[in-house]
Amino acid sequence: MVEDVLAPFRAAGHDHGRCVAEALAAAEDICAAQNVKLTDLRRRVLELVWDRHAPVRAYDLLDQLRAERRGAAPPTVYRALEFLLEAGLVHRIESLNAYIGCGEPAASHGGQFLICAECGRVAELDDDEISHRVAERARRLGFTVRRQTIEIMGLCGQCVRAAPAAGASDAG
Amino acid sequence: MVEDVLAPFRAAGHDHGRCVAEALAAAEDICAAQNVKLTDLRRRVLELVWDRHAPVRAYDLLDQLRAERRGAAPPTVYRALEFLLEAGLVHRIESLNAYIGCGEPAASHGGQFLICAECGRVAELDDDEISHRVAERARRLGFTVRRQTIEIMGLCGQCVRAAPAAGASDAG
DNA sequence: TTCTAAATGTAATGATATAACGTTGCATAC
DNA sequence: GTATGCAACGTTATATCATTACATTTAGAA
Repeated sequence: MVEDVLAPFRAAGHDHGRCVAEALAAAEDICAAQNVKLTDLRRRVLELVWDRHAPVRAYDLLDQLRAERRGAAPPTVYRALEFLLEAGLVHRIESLNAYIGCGEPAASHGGQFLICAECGRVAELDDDEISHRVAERARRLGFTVRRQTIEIMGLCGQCVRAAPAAGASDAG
Repeated sequence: MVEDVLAPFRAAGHDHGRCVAEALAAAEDICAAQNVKLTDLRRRVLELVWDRHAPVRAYDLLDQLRAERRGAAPPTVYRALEFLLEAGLVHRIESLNAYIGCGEPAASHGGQFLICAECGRVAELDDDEISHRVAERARRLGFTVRRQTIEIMGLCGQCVRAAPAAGASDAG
């Protein structure tokens, strides 16, 4: 059975406006619960991050902000991103120097990401078995885990089928 | 029983000169086997990477190269690093924008890294159970894995003991 | 020797991120 | 209401990381 975590890889067909609206509404709740302020600027940056539904670079956000507010500069966007990261509302994809909305902002953090090298879309997993296995392995070595960065680069199902020779070795 | 993968976290006590020499000798063999050229420059960059036995930044390498050859510039070091990455002799630590010598250059690639936030040292795991679990999870979602980036930030045993309140919540 | 391709030199620039300090605006005490 | 303090944001500059583009050198084959 296909799991709903595939949703990011079906992004083309979904009701994206609603998906963004839901993310923003959830963000309001989470910030209220954490007693931190989701200002207009921060909300707008979060919205821009979700608009793409794919990893977005800080300077892309900056270009969009500049079009709508005078004086937007790198700190404008980096400060907003820092806040959103702290609040667990976005993730940073280290291997892309890019940012993406968190699909499970209420849940456990430091998720795992499947990144399609072809279409650029990302699926966020939250596989406890993987994180527990990593944590257990670390613990046995006396290592205290603070943050797990797990980023898997490859091809999503759609892109594999579109270009079967490029990266897959299996029949189908 | 403590496993030898802890070696990186015991770096202060080991025979580092020998460890570097072994890494260089292994690199010679691997390049010969792959029929690629480990030039003086590439060998020297690999040696500089190993000298620190911790993640090293490209511009640190560049500073060291500039001290010993005229005309060293960013492409000098990035080209050497690209070659070494291709040959599987170094890894890039995405979350640090830094590079580290590969502890298992002959073996399977895309290892997992435990990075101590305090002392900066890194242990390279090659836990097949983790990578297989990740691969299996991806496969079930129709995703074809090309490269796994798994970087765990935290505190090594030594640093936890040195500063018990800073990051650990357990008694001891 | 001549040719070729790979490796390296060289200058410039692009891309990502932070430092440092000033200004604004809001909440609270008085 | 107005002083105070602090968080958010504005603004300028700069640090850090990486690539493009083209010239020159070098190693090895023809």
